[in-house]
Amino acid sequence: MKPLILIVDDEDALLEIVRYNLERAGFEVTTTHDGEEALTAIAERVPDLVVLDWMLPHVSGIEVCRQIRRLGGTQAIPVIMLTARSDESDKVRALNTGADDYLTKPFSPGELTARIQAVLRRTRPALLADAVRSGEIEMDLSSHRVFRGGETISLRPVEFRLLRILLEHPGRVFSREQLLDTVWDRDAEIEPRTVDVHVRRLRKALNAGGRRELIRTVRAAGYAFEPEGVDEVA
Amino acid sequence: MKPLILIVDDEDALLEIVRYNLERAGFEVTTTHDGEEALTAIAERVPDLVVLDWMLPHVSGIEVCRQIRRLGGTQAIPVIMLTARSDESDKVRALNTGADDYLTKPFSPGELTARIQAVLRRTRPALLADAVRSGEIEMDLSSHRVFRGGETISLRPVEFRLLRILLEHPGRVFSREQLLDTVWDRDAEIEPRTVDVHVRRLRKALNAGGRRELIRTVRAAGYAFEPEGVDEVA
DNA sequence: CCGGGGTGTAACACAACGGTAACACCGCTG
DNA sequence: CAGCGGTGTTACCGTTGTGTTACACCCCGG
Repeated sequence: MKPLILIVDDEDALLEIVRYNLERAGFEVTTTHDGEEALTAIAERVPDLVVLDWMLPHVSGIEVCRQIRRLGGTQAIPVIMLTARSDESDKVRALNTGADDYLTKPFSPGELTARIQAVLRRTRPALLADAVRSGEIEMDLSSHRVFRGGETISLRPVEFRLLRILLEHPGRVFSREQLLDTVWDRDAEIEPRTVDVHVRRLRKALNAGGRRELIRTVRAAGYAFEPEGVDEVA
Repeated sequence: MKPLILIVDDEDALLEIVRYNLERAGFEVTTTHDGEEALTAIAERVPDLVVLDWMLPHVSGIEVCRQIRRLGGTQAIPVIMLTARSDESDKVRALNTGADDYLTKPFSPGELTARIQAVLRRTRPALLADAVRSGEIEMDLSSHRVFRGGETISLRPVEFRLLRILLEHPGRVFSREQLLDTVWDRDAEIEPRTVDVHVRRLRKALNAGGRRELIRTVRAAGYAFEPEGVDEVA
């Protein structure tokens, strides 16, 4: 389950850039344009972290932050504030209000991602301890590293995502279409046979040095990850 | 224990097509024509997933989605939205409202089925617990494996589908024509005798090692699966 | 006990499917 | 702008699966 981040800002452009980057970094993202919407959104589904613009229409960021701290069940939500200027007094006020961190505009999307991860690591380490493991394969999602029995395996981005899907459901057979849907962008129109090619590349990387095959081909059905290795001989 | 799907759309034609396909895919289906009916239906019996048209009379799809998310006991129901155009902003809004996936009209029934399964797999894996069992035979549909008394049986695609049909209705006799209709593509023109050949191949695989026959031949009628084995002597 | 529809079986041709390598392209970076 | 790594597509090939057919066999009724 991806951590859910709520971004509150009145600039659509900023929202979209940030959304794009956070989703790429493995977060789920909701956005609202002002403080009221934000509180409604929080009431509907409590996010794991809130990014709040300081200057908001109707209700100020600070006020929203206070509300969050006051409501039941939401006091513990980490908040990161976005301020327009690097004024020291703003920083102090932000942190006094209960914000966990702050960032001055303009900032790079990567910077925000980094701060979010830092805050979450401090407050909810479990959320980021993103590792998938099955059999002798271990994937560390945050550092994007893959190990087979301790040894590092280097994978390209597509192979990484592909392995992740397979690994998350050991034994389950995925059709090429399912894989295209989950590993690739929806509405990306890719040839089903392309999946084969990536499976091959993934296998090549995983089995380097003549190790046991871990990906089972199911004729006319698809591919599956087998933690214990694929039966070779009949 | 079929998963219950609620479809909300004002077009009867669409409802019927979708219903037909979903029922064939093993779902139970309820339909309503507008948002109010939908909420009533949900109150009466909570479905496992809702498919919502974006444009509905009286209450919009988005609003229905919000209501669902607000009510007690229904927040977790996955929702798939149907939108008329492939407008990016609609997609964003749909997902923001709490939809789990979306589909742009027109779509093929198979596409919807696939998305429903994908969403359920993600949110309620247990619902799709794909296993068919009868007597000493067990088929795990998700991993595409077949066991007889614990031992793995390897089957080819056609044999797999054939066994599945027989297994799902133990004791029932299927004519060659029925089997051709269900196991093969609808408009595939196959010789009825071909069924015999596949039954033989299936038997051979199932009975490897001199085990009891499980498929009964009914003269002038067809074949049936017998969980307890076929009586050899009269 | 003979005959005929119905089924079991093996053999064969070919169609389908997946593995693989080669290539073109694209976006980056130096 | 050349080089490079990553990605998607395609074509080829071997393997495996599938449909058809021919023939043997069996059961059952005349």
